[in-house]
Amino acid sequence: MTEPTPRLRRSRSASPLPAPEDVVLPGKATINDIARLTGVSKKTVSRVINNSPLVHPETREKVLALMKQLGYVPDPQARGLAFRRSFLIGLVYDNPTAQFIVNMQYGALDALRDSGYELVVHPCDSSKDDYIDGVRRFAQQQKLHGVILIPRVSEDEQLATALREIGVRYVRIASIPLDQAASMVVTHDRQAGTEAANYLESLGHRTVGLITGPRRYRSTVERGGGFLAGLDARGIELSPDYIYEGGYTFDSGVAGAEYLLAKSPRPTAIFACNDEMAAGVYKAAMRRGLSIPGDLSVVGYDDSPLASQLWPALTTIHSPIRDLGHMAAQMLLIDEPGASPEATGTPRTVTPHLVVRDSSQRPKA
Amino acid sequence: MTEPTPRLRRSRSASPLPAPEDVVLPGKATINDIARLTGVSKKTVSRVINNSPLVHPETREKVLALMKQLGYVPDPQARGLAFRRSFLIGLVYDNPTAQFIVNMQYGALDALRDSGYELVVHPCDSSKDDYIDGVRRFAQQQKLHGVILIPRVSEDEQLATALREIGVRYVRIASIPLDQAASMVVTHDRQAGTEAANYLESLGHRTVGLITGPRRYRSTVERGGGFLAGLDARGIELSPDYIYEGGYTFDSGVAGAEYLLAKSPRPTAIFACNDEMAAGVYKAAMRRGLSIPGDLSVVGYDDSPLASQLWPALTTIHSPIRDLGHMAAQMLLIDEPGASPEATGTPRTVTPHLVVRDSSQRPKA
DNA sequence: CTGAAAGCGCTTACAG
DNA sequence: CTGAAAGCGCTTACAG
Repeated sequence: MTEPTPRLRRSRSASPLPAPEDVVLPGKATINDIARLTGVSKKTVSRVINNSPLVHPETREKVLALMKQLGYVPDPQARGLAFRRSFLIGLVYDNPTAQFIVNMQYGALDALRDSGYELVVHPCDSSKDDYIDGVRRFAQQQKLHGVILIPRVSEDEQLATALREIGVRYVRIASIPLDQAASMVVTHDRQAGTEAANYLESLGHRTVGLITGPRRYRSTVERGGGFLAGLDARGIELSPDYIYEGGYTFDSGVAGAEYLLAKSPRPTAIFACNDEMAAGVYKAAMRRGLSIPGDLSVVGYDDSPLASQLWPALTTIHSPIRDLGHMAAQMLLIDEPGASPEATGTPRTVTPHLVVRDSSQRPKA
Repeated sequence: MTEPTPRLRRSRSASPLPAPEDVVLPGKATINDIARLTGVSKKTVSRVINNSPLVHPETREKVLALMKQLGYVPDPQARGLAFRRSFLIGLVYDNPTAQFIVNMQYGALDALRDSGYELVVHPCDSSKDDYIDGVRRFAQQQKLHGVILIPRVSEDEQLATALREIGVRYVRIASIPLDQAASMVVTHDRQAGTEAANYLESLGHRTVGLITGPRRYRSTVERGGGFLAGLDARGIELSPDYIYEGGYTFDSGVAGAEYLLAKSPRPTAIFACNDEMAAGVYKAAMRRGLSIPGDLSVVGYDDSPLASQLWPALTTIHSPIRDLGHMAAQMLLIDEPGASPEATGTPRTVTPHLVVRDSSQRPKA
């Protein structure tokens, strides 16, 4: 037995309790330190950690006070091992634009801040047929607490099924409800598409072109479909050859515009289903010597930074991507002790809206 | 004692060994299953997992075979708890462009693929003075295996010191060597800046403007400094009022170009220290009715997607960001048993290079 | 409302 | 080259 050191360090005797300001622990404190120094069992400390109601208020206070004083934070690995799941949220996506990914990450992190959860990113290639295996292994090995699925992987029913089978929670972000409400964040792309149509019609455009995303994307159906429905409702019929199926890429926007601008009569306005393709429309128009918005109005979709960096600044649909990420992550934390009360009541729906800038005006007479 | 079930499931008897194809384990196999079914101790299995040389080749083979057959993967949480560190790599950054972040993530993930490590993202606000605390808590609580630091947080000596103090490994990506070689990935921005200068001079430009990033960024000093040095070496002296300190943002590019284009004589070329600012130059030039490259040559830096989406396509410096991320993550894994042999020999240096597109030409006579 | 025992799936000494 | 014991920091039954 050595003499007690002047400052108490993990002393073996449980009593008497040291004056709090005398406590110095080497390295990080553990649940054992809290239990010992506070005179309760580690199970009780555990109850406090996990917000169990079965703790006497005074006990709770005492424990919380010491945890705060020592800067104690439970070890997520140890908790994870015992819980048989981790405190990690996975973000799974295929290949959206950089801005989309980053905003989604920021949104998710907004919700995760100070929650004890961290965000693990997992891009994948959904064109490979073993990509589901990859996601499954990722989720299973890391024992993820939950997964956020972004279009287009969010639209893959097989992925959702695989995740359900291994018991991993997920939230899917998509433009229509594909799953039970508790696992969906829905963005009303259709409505936004219609808003674009209404806007162009109200300006007086009668001959318009549409550049969509790939047919297999749900967002294509919604954005494009909403746009067509909007025109239709206002008595404008858009002939199929004024529709071009793009790939959500800049180059496909150029190609689409080149196709549409060669038509006769030439459209006075083009709605591109994302901003990158709209930028492509700019290029094609400029090459042809057409001025925007003088000769051609252009409306995009996303409101990425690109939209305000083009010249003229792009009229576009603002999609609150960061909010989507926030909501999705929040839903994954709902059953947590510390979950914000609003979380449950938060609407799982988001409606993008039109932002008018300088790329659109009335058509020339 | 119950009768042995037809299919062996965690049987209590260690012998005789079951025919491998008869083994069915509920849920995930553990080190105990491997040990029992293979007839060795779990310590030996552990040695195999950790690539210890102290295992008889035959034993190793036998163990590896069973692990493969059962699809056994050691639980990172349990390993982490015992190792006192996790298998997570943190990516810490302040606020670079979306494209930069995403490329960096892809690069890091390229190196982490199938390594058992995962990437946890941690954006932060380095303008707040408690941001270092945040990073420290993040690294400490998650017991990160290592951290990748991106400009501009990579340039913060206090952050590096804090990390060193708590014993967390890091790799800093920066434009000059700020630390010991093992924790640095250096991108030769200075050289690239000089290349831009040489190029413009060789085209015949004599009156040029420079839009830099914020003075406090190391990259500003390097890119801008290299550019000035390059001009100087070719006998062109750039007066200080042809230098504008921007903020790496689109708007500051607009402002910088407006400032420079109002000067007399008007510069025939502008070098902007990133693509976003170069896009701003486009806007300002177009507003003034100046054509690019007819009236003004523009050179950017980064080679982001934006560069090829502008019209005309932007001449710029290509920065291999994804490679930087790859190298940084690789360095963090170097001491791993499974680390690729090249890892150690990989050069920690990267040199960006000029990509000539359509925004630059000889000045008008 | 509280606690003692056993366990999550691994690894570190230590011993041979 | 191999293994039995103890432990990493928590939680789940179970008991009171």
